[in-house]
Amino acid sequence: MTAIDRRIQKTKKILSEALIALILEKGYEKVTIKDIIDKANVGRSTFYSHYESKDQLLLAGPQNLGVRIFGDGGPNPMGAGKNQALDFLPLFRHAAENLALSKAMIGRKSGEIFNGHLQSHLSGEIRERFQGRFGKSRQDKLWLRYFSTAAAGTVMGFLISWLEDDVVVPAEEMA
Amino acid sequence: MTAIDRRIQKTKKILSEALIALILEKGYEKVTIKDIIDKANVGRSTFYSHYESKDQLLLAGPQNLGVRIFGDGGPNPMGAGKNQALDFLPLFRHAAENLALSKAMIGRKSGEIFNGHLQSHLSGEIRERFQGRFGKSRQDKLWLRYFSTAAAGTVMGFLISWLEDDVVVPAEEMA
DNA sequence: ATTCCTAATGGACACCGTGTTCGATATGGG
DNA sequence: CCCATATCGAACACGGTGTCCATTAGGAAT
Repeated sequence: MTAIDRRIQKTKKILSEALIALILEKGYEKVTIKDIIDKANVGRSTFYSHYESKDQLLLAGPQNLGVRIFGDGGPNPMGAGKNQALDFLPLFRHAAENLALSKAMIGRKSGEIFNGHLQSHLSGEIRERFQGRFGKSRQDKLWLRYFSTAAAGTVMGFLISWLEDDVVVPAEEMA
Repeated sequence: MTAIDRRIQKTKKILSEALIALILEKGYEKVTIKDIIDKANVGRSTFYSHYESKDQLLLAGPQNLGVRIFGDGGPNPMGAGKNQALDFLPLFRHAAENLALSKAMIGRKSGEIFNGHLQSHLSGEIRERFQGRFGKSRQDKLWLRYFSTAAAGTVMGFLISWLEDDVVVPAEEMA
């Protein structure tokens, strides 16, 4: 039952950490692969033997970056169980706790990669919760899609402008 | 009185057109400066003597691309006058009319440059209309900001998912 | 402990896109 | 017509990406 080679685990971990550190330094956009492998003290070819790109490293999961920031698989990704009203408190709370990283990742200036990822994740999450309220017809399914991605857009909008300064209590934000 | 040199007008125009054509071919992201100048049949240095980058060409205005798609300065950027209820019909209608271009420009796969531009434009527009409904206090101004960017996010969300397929009548969409 | 397997190394390389420079050439404006 | 300047085009430096390969280091299995 040979577990996964420790060398692999080690370098993957160190690469992730290097990426996080670099994101905090200069923002995701400006991080280059050379930066990553330099900071991680890892050979170039080593990087490419694990990941194909910067983005893949970012979104590689689970347990990796993107996911680690706003839990995809945590016990409750965002509040309550399915088919419940949505509770975004955890999301905002989590963002507040990792303010620096969040600000570096989300918003206009940084890459759309993560924005897109978060958005589609939110959208899916929302769609799931609201399935019950829409019918089964082709039309209804369409509207469900529209509704969920629009709602995700709303949340993203709040999140972004809320991160740009950092003031009001997250609890209120959700109202 | 000396009008602007016709040579300049000519090359700027041809560059814009080349960019549009290329966006339709491969999407904004993948368009390279070489592509542009090749299609426009223009020297490399000529390009750089007018614009610093692809983005600048895209957003250069008024009269240029980004603006031309969803009018910034048109007679009514989106419905009615100030302090009126928002009417997004023109936006969706316009998007429908230039379906191909819109799809190439907006959404996850294409660059955030234009998305960001549209979003902040929408946000500003919305903020303007709703100023009256918020107080003057620091708090209220903050909420106005949150609200407007979230609302813009909503519209963007609708627009994006609506563009991905292309079915329902835009008029309904706005309800 | 020895052997086998595979990860990691690191340097060289080709490739591509960007942005700059400069002398030669054309083209429009006065 | 003449001058100013826009255009050309080719060369260049720069930086990031992704690949390759021979060599070395380090786990895993027996």
